[in-house]
Amino acid sequence: MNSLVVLIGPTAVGKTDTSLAIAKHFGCPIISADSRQMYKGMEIGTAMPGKEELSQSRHYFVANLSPGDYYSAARYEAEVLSLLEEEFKSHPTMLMSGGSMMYIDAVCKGIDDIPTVDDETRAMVLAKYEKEGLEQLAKELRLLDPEYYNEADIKNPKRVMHALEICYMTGKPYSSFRQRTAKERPFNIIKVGLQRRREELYERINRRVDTMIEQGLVEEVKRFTHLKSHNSLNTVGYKEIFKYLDGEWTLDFAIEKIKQNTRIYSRKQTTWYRKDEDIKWFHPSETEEIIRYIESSISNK
RNA sequence: GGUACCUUGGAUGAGUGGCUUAGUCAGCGGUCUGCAAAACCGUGUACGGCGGUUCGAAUCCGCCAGGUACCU
Repeated sequence: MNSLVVLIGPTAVGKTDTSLAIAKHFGCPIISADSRQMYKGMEIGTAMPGKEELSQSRHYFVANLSPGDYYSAARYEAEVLSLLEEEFKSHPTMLMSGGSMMYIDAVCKGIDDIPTVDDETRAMVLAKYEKEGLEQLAKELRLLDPEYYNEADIKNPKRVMHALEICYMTGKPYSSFRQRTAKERPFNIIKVGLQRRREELYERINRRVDTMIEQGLVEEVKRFTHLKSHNSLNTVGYKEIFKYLDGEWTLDFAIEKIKQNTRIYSRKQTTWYRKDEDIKWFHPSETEEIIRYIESSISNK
């Protein structure tokens, strides 16, 4: 059976180098699972693999979107699945690498088949939220979908709005679409996690942010001023520089906040990893061991 | 040397006698099925020191220490 190796790890842990080593060993392309490196022009702020690295292996889902494009985990699932089907013909072992856990879970476990919300409904619900407030939306959700209302994170505007969008658009309760069962995949999944001691990771984060500034992060962000409100730019490294450009923060303060928010982000990622018991953990320096582990996992299946 | 003001949890900052000791940020923990590097949730008994007044003080009084401003 074919195998998909999934390389996971918090931001700045060193996934790129390890992914190149694995890809080289198996002679396979790399499927990036990073929700921000997908956007063109955000090379510096998202620590996208550089030209040199990109030339070593074929990379998918890197700089393939514009920051204004709509995207979602469900689309990612569908696109990766069809790509895998194609690639497995010539590469029995494939590699996916990245830190966006929702995207990774979408590929590994699947996402329920919920209709994509059209632009009109999206705009309508957003306007309603801005005009009437979260509580009013929650009230409506309680009427339209009491089941979801009872289990949902009712204080989270994004969740409430999405549920309502589905209710309005389909005329059916959001919960009726939620199967919440993991899908079977026609390939093995081998999860490899990269981790470092927290202080070590934080040092790397701090250093990486300084490097980004030296490389011209401020200039990169400036080019996106007109797209500031898009979610793709609501990202660590960009939102802080926007505050600097707006004169709200000094550059030094913005840099400190980027470091801090990146640290927070790395912790959030770690929280997600904790509940996934399928991940086998390594230090990034253990390339040999990682490859040996993957080899043995493949032959055992 | 004199006068005035200030001193609250890692940071900031309310609270001027009791009604469980605000809030924000960070830190730490968590949620996660459609923009997820997003969004949201949980978690902190601190009041400069000593003594006094009082049934009761972070809150009033005195002294001490540290700080700020002005005066000689």
